[in-house]
Amino acid sequence: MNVMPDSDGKETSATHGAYLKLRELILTGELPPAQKLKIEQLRKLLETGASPVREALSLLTSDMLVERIDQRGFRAAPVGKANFEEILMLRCTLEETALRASIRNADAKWEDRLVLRHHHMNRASQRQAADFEDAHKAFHMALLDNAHLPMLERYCSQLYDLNIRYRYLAAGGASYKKRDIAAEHQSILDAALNRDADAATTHLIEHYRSTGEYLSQQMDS
Amino acid sequence: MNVMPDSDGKETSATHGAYLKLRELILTGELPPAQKLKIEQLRKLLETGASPVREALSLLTSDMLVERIDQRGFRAAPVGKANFEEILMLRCTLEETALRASIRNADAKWEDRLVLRHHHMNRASQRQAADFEDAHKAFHMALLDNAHLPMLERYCSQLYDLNIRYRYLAAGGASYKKRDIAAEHQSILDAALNRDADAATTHLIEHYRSTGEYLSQQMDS
DNA sequence: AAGTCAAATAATATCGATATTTTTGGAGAG
DNA sequence: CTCTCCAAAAATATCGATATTATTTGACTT
Repeated sequence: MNVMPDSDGKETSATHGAYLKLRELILTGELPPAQKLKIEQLRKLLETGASPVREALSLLTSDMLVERIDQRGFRAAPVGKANFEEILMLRCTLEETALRASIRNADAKWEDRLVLRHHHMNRASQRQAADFEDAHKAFHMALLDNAHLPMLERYCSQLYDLNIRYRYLAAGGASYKKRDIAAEHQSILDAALNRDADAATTHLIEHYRSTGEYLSQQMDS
Repeated sequence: MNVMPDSDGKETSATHGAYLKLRELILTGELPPAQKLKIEQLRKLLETGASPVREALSLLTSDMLVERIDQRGFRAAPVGKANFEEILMLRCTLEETALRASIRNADAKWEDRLVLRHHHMNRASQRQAADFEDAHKAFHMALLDNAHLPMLERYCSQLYDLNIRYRYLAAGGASYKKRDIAAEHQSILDAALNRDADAATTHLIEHYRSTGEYLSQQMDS
C-alpha cells in the first residue's frame, strides 16, 4: 500500500491514525454530539478503508466519545448537563485520590517534572491555543502520575478529555482563559512541591469547580 | 450467512457473540494472563471470521481485559499484585461514592429491587456456581444503580469483573465462599434499607477488604 | 387524507484475500 | 562458540466485495 516511508508525521497503523483524527474531531466538536457516524463518510474523510475506521470507532467507544448502537452503527456521544456534572464529580473524586497518592510518593525527580511541565505550559500559553491544551493536560497529568496507579491515571485522562470537550462545545476552547488560571495553577504547584496534600487537593478541586460552574452556566443558555 | 433464525440462544451480531465468549474465557482464566491472542487461533475457536474477533478484542481492550501491542496483535491482560491492589483500592473509592449517592436517592422501588436481588442471590447460591456469580454481581450493581450515574456504574462494573478474574485465577472461583459471606451481604442490605450510608459503606468496604486480603495471601504463595 | 405494508435504497456487519510487518531460524563472520 | 545479519515463515493489518439488516419511499387500503 501507500505507507509513506517517513515523509509526513503520520506513521504506525492506519487504525491508530484514524483513532487520533476522529478523537480530535469529536473533542473539538467538529463532529457534533449525537451525530450519526457513517462508515462510508468517515472512510472518505480520513482517506482509509472501512476496517480501520470501524476499529477506531470501537476504541473510541471505550473512551466514551462514541456510542455503538447494536446493529445500527455508531454515533458521537451525546452531551447533557447531567453527564457534565457526573464528569466533574468523578474528576474531583479520582484526581483527589491520585494527587494524594502522588504526593505520598513525592521525590526530587517528580518535583523536577512538575516544575518543567508547569514552565512549558506557561510558555505555550503565549503561543498557539492547541499547544497550550496539550501542555495543560501534560501538567495536570504530571500532578497525578507519581501515584503509579495506571488504571486511575487512565480514568483521569479519559475524564480530562471528556471535560475538555465541553469546553470546546461551550465556547470554542479559549474563553475560559479569562479567569486568572495561571494563579490557580501556581497555587496547586506550590502546594504539591511543599508536599501539602490537603492544600493541593483543595486548590485542585477549587480549580475544577470554578471552571465547572462557568461551563454549567454556559450550558443553560 | 447462517444466522439461525431463533433456534439457539445466540443472536445479535457475531461481534457481540465473540465479545461475550472471549470475555468469559479471560475472566475464568481459560485464556491465561499475558497469553498471546492470535486472531487465527481465536477465529477457529469461536467459529467466526477475523473481523468480529478483531473488533471484540478492541472492545475488551476498553475493559482492560486485553492489551493491544501496536503492530504486534493482542494479549490477555497480565496480572500482578500491584494491579490487584489498585483494583481493590479503586473499588473501595468508587463504590463508596456510588453507594452513598444511591442511598441519597433511596425510594421504595429501589428497596424492592435490592430485596429481590438479594433473594435471588441466596437462592442461586444453592445451585450452580455460575448462576451465583451472575446473581452476586446483580446484587452488588443494584446497590449502586440508584445513583443514576452511568459512568460511575460502568467503572464499578468493569472493576467488579477485573476483581472476579483474580478470584477465578486464585482458586477456581468457589473457595471464597468458605467465609460467611451471606451474613456480610445481609448487613450491607440492612444498612442500605435503613438508609444508613455510613454503616452501609463500612460494611461494603469491609466486605471487599476481607476478600481482598484473602486473595492477596493466595497470590503470595 | 391518514395510516399501513411492501418494495427499493442505503448502511452496516462480515467474509476472503492480499500486502505489510514481525518473528524465527540458520548460515557465515569474527 | 557467540554474535550479526539475512531469508523464510508466521501473524497482523488492511482492502474490496458481499450478505444482512435497517430505513426510506410510495402505492394501496380504510
